[in-house]
Amino acid sequence: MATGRTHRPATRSRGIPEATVARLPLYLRALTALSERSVPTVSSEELATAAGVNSAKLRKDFSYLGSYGTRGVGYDVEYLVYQISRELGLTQDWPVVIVGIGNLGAALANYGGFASRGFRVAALIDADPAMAGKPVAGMPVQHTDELEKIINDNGVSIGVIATPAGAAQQVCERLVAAGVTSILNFAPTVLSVPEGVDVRKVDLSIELQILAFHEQRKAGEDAAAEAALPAVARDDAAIEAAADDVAASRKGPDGDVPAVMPA
Amino acid sequence: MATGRTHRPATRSRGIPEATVARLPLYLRALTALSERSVPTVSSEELATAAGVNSAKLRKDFSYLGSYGTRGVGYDVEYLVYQISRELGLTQDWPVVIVGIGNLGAALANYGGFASRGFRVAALIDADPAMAGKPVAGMPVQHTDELEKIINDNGVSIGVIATPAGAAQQVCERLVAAGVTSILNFAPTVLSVPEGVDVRKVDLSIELQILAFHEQRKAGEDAAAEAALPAVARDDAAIEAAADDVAASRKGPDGDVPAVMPA
DNA sequence: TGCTGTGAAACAGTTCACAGCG
DNA sequence: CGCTGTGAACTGTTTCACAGCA
Repeated sequence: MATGRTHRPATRSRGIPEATVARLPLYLRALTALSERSVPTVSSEELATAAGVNSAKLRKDFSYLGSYGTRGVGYDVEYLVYQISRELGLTQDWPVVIVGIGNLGAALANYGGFASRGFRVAALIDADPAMAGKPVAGMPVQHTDELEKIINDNGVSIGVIATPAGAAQQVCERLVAAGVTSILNFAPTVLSVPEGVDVRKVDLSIELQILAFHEQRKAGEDAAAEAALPAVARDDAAIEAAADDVAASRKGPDGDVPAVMPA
Repeated sequence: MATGRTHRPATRSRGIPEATVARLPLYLRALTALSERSVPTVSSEELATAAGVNSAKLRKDFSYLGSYGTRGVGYDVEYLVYQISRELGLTQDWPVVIVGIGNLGAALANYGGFASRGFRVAALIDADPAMAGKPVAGMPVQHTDELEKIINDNGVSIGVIATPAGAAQQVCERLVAAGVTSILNFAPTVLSVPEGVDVRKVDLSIELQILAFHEQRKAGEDAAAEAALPAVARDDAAIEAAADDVAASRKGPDGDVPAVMPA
């Protein structure tokens, strides 16, 4: 996912699978909603539906945390909220800095969900001197020169990069050098970081491309179904059967690139 | 990931694994950069480094697309760009609508990478009548009332939801009813969609929580390493050996919750 | 009885390691 | 010789199905 070690190294630490960790926030959100409606207990089935997963997966996930349910009844909402929060480290306060206060950075700064769960925006940082001092989300933007000082003074260990792609790696290095060990990267670049630093990336354009892939496939299937075209390149049966031929014939360093589309 | 079917159903279509699809955009970006620098060929090793993956994985990924490389040489950059673009469906034009033109929606509208690869913002839609007509990213915001008409007139099949959480499900339903079959959801909600509609979600708060989890763990490890505590729960050997005991002892609806950290 | 917790099976994804081609 | 392409081993994840507890 990222350049360095995104997932924990060999160590495997304590045995909560990464896939489970990625779902805990989902459960937490659903539980928080239930908690606000003062629902006392919830079954794996109900909670799973609310979180958009299936109940077996949810139960398995929870089993990694311990046995927090009651057979024949379900889970105590408040108790689970606490346990998951603790597991995720949300019972403590995480100061974060946002670097790059353009459209996106401003959007992030204004994002409410940020503050809600243990995260606190410690500073907004931008390289543009004209931005310095300007208030965004009720907070003055600070200049990049202050970066190291800010990180240190606030004990920041999580940084959010919302700069243009060109600046991201450099900002990343300064963050890491200053002591940041977790980075959320919104810039469309692969960041390279030293061992021990976690990077997660959020990339709009990648998400769209994945959707386009599936969308194209749907269109292909529809066409095949409706028009009953003969041997479209996406046709399953044809591909399966001719896999080797395709592999062989598809070769060629340039010349024989199919006109535009496999027609 | 989403409520409905995020991954394709049983069909499995043609055999490109989902994990591979998710990496194709990464390769494409790296290749595009090489292409701009007029690099003619690239080895799996080089390209893998640029994309932030390992070379075996990259070769395996490409093997699903066909045999596009030359042994002893590497891959032809232009040719691969074309093949991956085609595979992702980026050789065609994808009109998208963005619904919810707040901070985030505006950021997305202004995001350049959007337009670059086959995606075209067909319309910006917002429920606030005061927004209607206001230009954002050189484009007038249109009112939600127009949603169905816009989708239809432009043949939009991909929608981006950047509304507040409360409005997301409703917007989603209108999009789907109007013919949208792929949705990129930025609202912190689980969307439920009918069979056949793909949803991908981007959720800042979830990403931060995952980082916090790892961050917390690091802090725990540091403490363990520095203080050289005896039988830390993080010790691999101990875990492996006592896995069952741990599972058993972890029980208890409240009382014996370990103090603060696995110490 | 109704639910959780969990082994065991099935599946998906990654890594290894090397055969084979240019 | 250097690199791709890929079976085979492995690791991680999901699903199944049911034993066992409240």
